[in-house]
Amino acid sequence: MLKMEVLRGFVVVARSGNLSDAADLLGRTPSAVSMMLKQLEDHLGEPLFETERKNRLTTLGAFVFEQAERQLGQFNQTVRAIEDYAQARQGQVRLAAVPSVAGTLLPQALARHIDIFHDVDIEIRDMDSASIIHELVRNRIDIGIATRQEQTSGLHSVLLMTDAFGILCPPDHPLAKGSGPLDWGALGDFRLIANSLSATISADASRRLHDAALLTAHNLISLYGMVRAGLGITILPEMACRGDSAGALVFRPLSDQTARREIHLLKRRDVTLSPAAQRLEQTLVDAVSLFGGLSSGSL
Amino acid sequence: MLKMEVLRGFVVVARSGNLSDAADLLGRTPSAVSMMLKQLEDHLGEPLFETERKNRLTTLGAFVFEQAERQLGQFNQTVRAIEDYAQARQGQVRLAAVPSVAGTLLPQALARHIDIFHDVDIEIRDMDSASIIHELVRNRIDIGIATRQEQTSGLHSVLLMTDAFGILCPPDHPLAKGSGPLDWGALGDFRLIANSLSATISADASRRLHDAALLTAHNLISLYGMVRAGLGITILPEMACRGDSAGALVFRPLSDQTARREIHLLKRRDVTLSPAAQRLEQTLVDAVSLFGGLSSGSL
DNA sequence: ATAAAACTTCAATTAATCTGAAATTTGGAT
DNA sequence: ATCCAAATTTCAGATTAATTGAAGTTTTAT
Repeated sequence: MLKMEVLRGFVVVARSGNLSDAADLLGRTPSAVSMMLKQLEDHLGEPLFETERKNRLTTLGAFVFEQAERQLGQFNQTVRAIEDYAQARQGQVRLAAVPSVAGTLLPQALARHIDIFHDVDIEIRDMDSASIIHELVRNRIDIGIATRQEQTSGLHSVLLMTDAFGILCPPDHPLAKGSGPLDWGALGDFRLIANSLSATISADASRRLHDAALLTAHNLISLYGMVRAGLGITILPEMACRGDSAGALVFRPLSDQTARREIHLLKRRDVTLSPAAQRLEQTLVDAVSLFGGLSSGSL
Repeated sequence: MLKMEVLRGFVVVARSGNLSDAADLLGRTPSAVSMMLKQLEDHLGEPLFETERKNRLTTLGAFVFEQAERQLGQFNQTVRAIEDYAQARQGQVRLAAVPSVAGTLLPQALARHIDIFHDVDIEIRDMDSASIIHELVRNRIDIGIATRQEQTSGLHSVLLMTDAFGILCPPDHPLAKGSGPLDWGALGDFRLIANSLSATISADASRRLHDAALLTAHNLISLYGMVRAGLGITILPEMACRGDSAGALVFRPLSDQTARREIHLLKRRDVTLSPAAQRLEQTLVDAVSLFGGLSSGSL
């Protein structure tokens, strides 16, 4: 059986033109290299060099050299690809996050990450939690950052952070005047614009407010617009309020600390992530502790 | 250092989905394969399989499998190419012969050869001896079949056959009437059309005839035409007369057996031919003994 | 012709790989 | 949940392959 190592030895000898230099390059004694060459010539049944001094190839030698050199290059390339992939220096990671995280934690976390792993392709999508879980289950993404839903079997989840709900209102709104946390009771008289995040709050007071709501927005941009236009106030996790780039709206936290959105890092339980994805996962978990102190409560 | 054998082992295990079957395929015990796999996983620092049972790959495993499988295919291809070349089952041979041989011995010799070595490309050219030597020296051809010239240093030559000169005349010519060998004296009165082959005859009688010749043809086709048109007779080796496809001309041998053209097989002295060329060389040498009896004298 | 350099050969050593038995783990069946 | 059979791993010894260093041979250059 023709072995790669033998071809490598032959190529080095053919390149250096003599045995002893080649032996140095290979880290072997000339006698070892000589025997390895003999083994190859015996296998092929013909000499590879014209003379005993290894400086001129036969026609067969030239052919083998050409073939072996190309093969070696490809092999080295493959080995490098495998090792780079294993060391997370190369690869692809498909990541999906809910919009609020995609716009806040993610940019900060990735800023440091991409400097270190500049050859790793990271695909980022933002979508709602249900879609993220849907995509994860179908193995279309590697890592999801979302609120855990009911149907989370088969997924592994780690709580990244919790985010307190509060109300968002226009600056000229009565609630914008005061400061400090608000009770549910303080909201009773104002029109509420419901949204898919606020709809998940289980507190009775919230349920009643939602039943009375006349408008529901499923998209943050339109939600901001409606609040800004004075159509009503809305209830959102604090992080989701940062997306209001106009910055004109006022946020006031709710005193009910049970009203918190949990944000989890999700991945399939049965699939080991690629090394590159594992590193990114670690980066994300690490980023939470740096980010957590700012405005969202960590658990 | 990542070795080809290890990748091959991994690929077989990944394909068969369990260790023991893979071990059978590899002709090893399961324990040997297990250790080899462990070595690979240790080298990469990450597991390649999801479970201990080797039936599900990790993301890294899938990547390595893809890379290794492709690499293995290429390696096997390279090995086959090298071995085929060494066993003369593949390759190219560039062959040049003087026209008379190219049209007579060569077709017969190659008929048998190409059936055996059907994957070997053989390029055949016909040219005069001087050009053949010129091309050989420049390493543009591998094997030449030609008359040895003065400047033959650096070439290795083997006498293939000798070819007796004779005269070629039209059927209505006086010399066409008789039969049996002719003396130089019998040619004295007739017009001679000289040619590059006859010009090499060293006999004094021939020299005198050539000095008196009014026409010289350097190409067999035109030579035949001129003889056929009654412009004169010519002197040619017998084999060169077979090219007269019209068949109307008459050949009579010369009694001077020193007037023989020597046809050699020529190759560079300092270059070992490719295995495919070596086989063809042998075929040509062998073919001479079969061919020799017909009309040319063997030495 | 001679000496130095380069390569080969050979036997002993070293390293790598393999084996077979025993222990452990796994996945399924009860 | 517990057990069983099959699969895999581990370990120490055995086998095989590769390497070395010394001595011998060939080649090249002086």
